[in-house]
Amino acid sequence: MSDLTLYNTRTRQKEKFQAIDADCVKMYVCGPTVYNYVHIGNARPFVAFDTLYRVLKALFPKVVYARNITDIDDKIMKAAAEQNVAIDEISSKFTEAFIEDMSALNIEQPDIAPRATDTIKEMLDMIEALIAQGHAYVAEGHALFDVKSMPDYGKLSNRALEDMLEGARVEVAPYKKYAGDFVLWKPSQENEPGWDSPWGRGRPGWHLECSAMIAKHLGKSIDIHGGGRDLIFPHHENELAQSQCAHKGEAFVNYWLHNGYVNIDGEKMSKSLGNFKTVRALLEKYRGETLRFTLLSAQYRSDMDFSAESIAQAQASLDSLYGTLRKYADIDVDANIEIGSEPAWLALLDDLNTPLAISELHALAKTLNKAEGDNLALQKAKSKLLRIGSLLGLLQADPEAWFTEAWNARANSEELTTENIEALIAERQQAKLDKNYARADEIREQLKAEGVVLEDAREGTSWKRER
RNA sequence: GGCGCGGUGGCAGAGUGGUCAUGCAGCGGACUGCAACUCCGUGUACGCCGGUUCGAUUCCGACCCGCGCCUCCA
Repeated sequence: MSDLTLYNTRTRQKEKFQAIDADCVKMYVCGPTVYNYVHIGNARPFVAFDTLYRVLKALFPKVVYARNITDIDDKIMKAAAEQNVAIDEISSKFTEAFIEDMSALNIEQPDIAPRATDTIKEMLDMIEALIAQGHAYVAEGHALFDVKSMPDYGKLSNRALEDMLEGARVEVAPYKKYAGDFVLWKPSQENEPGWDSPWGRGRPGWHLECSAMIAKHLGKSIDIHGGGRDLIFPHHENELAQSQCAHKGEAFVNYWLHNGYVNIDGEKMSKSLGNFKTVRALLEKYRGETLRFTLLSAQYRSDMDFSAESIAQAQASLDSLYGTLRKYADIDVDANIEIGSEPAWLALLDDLNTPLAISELHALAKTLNKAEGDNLALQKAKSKLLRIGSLLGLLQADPEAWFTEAWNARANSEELTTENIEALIAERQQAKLDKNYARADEIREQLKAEGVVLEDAREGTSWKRER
């Protein structure tokens, strides 16, 4: 089996992946802050790293994947205040929605999904350790990380401290010893959520929870840490600083992985542009698997454009692949098929080259379509197609259902039930036998107008819904 | 100002020092009662200018253009 290669932000190059412990690989990905529905840009890292999780599980006997839920944060507090509801109400509502959205995108549950509010004690312990070792200080109810106490600070994001401060857009709080210092703990007002601490009642700073959760659930050193590119600085830089300093310099993360942005119709998603696309809204119009395919159609590190056009292309590709699987529905599958030398597998091992892997899915489908009669070849190609598909989180649905199930609200709301469609198809079949082609064509046209396309074959007529 | 990313055919998107990406769309053909599916064929694509080279989209240098981060962010 070949080697997995990953682009490491820390070293700014592709590296061969070597696990700290080949018996148990540890991976952490920054999860959502649950104050709103996740948008398609949030979903990209979850899809990309879910794919990596699947590949890792194919390579190693055990993989522990943790993805947190940030359920205490000023954005949640703001949303709660605006809607005049309890903070828990916001965080539990959107946590639930998040889990549903992830499931719709065929994203597997991580092994651990820790919540920030369950990790407060570990955070406090970490702050105490940092203070004890001279890496943090207390000022006006805040605990702050002293970035000048860490010589390597800025190395992950490749920045010099002074350069960062020059472009700073935020005013420096007066209690900071140095402008670059960041908050570990901040005081809460009476009406704000808070926990008691040696420095007064307060709540954690943004970066601390990830450090504490990793230490608690995965250990001091982990193999892989992933997230969006925008997290490199300050979030991951600060996480790294906290963890490494709290653990006396022990290496924190070996491979830092970051995905590129999702743009909408060529523009960055932003609320002011009004082009914010939540997964939830997209799911009303498109299937989760189609959205997942769209996200995987570009390599995870590059920026990508998300548009009606790119979704339509994904849909067309999936229809083509499922069409092949439908055609060969009765061919047996060997679940243990060897794929070690398959181009698609090698593509995935090369820093998750999903677009290349997808092109190989098409090649396998073509092999299937051309292998007519050769049962062994059919079985092998289909098994490989499904196996590679499963690594990508694609093609695992029932092919017949893919085409016929009324998967969106529009199809559901119509009279066009599967029974009605099939009754019309039966009527058309009889019309054809009677050589009443006028009636047969009329039925075809009528169904087409309703978004149902018929495909005649020697074995009978199959059909699909187009919307 | 600092750091970084990218410009590939109509669109999306891989890749490579010299014969092929792939998908969608288009065109021609086979198949089909019609159609769809599928198959076969089909495109002077690599931002611009130099350099290295027998040969550059690929390596080197300059330039142009677009984008991101610099303490809210996937």
